[in-house]
Amino acid sequence: MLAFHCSQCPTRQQSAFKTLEAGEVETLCAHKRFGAVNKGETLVQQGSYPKGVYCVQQGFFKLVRPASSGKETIVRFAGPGDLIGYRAILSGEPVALQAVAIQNASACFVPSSILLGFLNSNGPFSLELLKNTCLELSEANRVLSSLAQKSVKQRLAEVLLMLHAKFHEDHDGCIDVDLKRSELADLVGTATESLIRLLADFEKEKLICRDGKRFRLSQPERLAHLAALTD
Amino acid sequence: MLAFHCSQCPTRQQSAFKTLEAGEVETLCAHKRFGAVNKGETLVQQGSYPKGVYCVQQGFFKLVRPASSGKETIVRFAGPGDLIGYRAILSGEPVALQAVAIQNASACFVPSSILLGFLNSNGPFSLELLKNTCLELSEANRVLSSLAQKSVKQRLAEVLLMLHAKFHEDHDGCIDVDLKRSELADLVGTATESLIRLLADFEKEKLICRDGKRFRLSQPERLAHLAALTD
DNA sequence: CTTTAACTATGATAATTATCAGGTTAGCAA
DNA sequence: TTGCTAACCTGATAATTATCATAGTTAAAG
Repeated sequence: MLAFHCSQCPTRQQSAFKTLEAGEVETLCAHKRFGAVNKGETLVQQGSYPKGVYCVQQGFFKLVRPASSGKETIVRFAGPGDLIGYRAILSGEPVALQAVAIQNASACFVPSSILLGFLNSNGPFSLELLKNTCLELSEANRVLSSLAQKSVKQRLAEVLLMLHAKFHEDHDGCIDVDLKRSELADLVGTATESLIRLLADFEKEKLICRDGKRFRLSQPERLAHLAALTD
Repeated sequence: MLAFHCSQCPTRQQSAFKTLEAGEVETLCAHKRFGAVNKGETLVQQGSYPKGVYCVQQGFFKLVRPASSGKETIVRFAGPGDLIGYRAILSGEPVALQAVAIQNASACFVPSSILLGFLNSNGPFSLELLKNTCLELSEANRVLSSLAQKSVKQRLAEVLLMLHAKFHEDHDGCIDVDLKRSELADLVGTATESLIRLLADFEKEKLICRDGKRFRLSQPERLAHLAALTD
C-alpha cells in the first residue's frame, strides 16, 4: 500500500491530526515515516522508550499488558486514525502496553519532537487529543468495573457485543475479525478453557452461531440483557 | 474554612490551573464558587449533566461506579488539586462516576464556559490536563489488568500499598484514611465477607497490624512481593 | 501427501470466591 | 445507662472459575 501525502490522507481526517493547519500538515508529512506491519508483529514493545508516536493507517492492533506469569490482558484495540504511544512520550515513562498487529496493518511513525511541537503551539490539537484520551479513559473505567462486578459469562456477552460494534459484520453477518480463543480469553479476563466452554454454552443457547472460526450474534438483544448493559 | 483568592490558592498550584496566566486567574476567581462537602455527601451524581467542574480543595472523594445490582466499584480517589467532571463536559455525555466525599472536604465549582474558554485559548492548560488524563488512564489500565490477572489476595495487597502511598501515615504509622470494610471490598473488587477474611489472614501472617479501625503495614516488602508488583 | 506444531475441545478435579445465615461489637441517641 | 443501628466478623455451603491431563482438529511446512 502506498503512503498518501498527509494533506490528502483520509485516515488523518479521522485522527487528532485533523486539527492541524496547512503548514503543520506539511511539517507532519516531511517527518512522518510510513511502514507496514504484518499480522502478529509488534509495533511498540512494552518497556521501551519510544522516539515518537504511530498513527494507525490500516488494520487493527491489540494493546496488551503482559504479566510475568505469562498471562496477558488485551486492554483495547487501536485502529485507523488512532495514535499509539503518546502517553509514554508525555510522561517520559516506558511504554505500558505492547501493540501487536492482529491483521496485516500499516502505520505512520511521527517523531516526538514533531508531536510535542504541535502540542505546544496548537491548542485545538491538544484539546482533540485530550478528548480522545477522555474517551479511552471512560472505556477503561467501564471495563474495569465490569471485571470487578460481573461474571465471566456476562463479560463474554459484553465482549462479543463490543467486537460486533468495533469490527462490524462480514458478508455472512459474522463479526469481521479473527481472534484466537486465547485472545478472546485475554479480552474477557479468563482462562482459555473457560472461554471455550462458555462459547459452547452460548451456541447451545442459540445466542451465537459459529461459521467456521467466526461468529454471528443471532440474538444480540438477549446478549445485551445477559451482559446487564443497563448498568 | 475560607476560600482563597485563586491567585494565592496553594491548591491551584497543584492543579492543572497552575498553567493559567494572571488574567485568566482573575477570570477563574471571579466565576468560581467555593463550597464545603461533608463526609458521605455526593459532589457529583452519576448520570447527571454537570454545568461545570470541581477543583478539590481539601479532603478526598471516592469515584464510584454503581451497578443496578447494588454492587459498587471504587474506580479511584480524587484529592486536592484534582479536577472532577471535565470528561462529561468534553464529551457531552452524562457523568459516569459518582463522586462521594470520604472525609469532610471542600471544592471549588468552575462553570463549563470558563473551563472551555481556557481549553480553547490556553494550549499549555490543555496540555496539562492531557497529561493528567494520561496518568489516570495509565492507572486505570494497571487496575484493569490486575482485576483480570490477579487473585483477590494479590489485589488486596496492591490496594493496601496504594492506600499507603496515597494517604500516607498518621502519627501511629497507620494508613491515614478511614474506609469501611465494604469500601475496601469495593476497591479490591470482591465481597465484603471475603475481604474481611483476607484481612484476618494478613494479620495472622503478620503482614499488617490493626490499630482499632486502622492498619499499619508491618512488612510492605512482603506485601509488594505478594502483589507481584514487578509485573 | 505426510509430518509437525499450534490451536481447539472436553473431562475430571481442585481452588477460589460468593452467598446466606447468624452472631458480635462499637458507636450513638434517648 | 439502655436500646438501637450500622458495621464487623465467622461458619457453612454453594457456585464459579482455574488447572491439569488428554484428545481431536486444523493449518502450515517440507
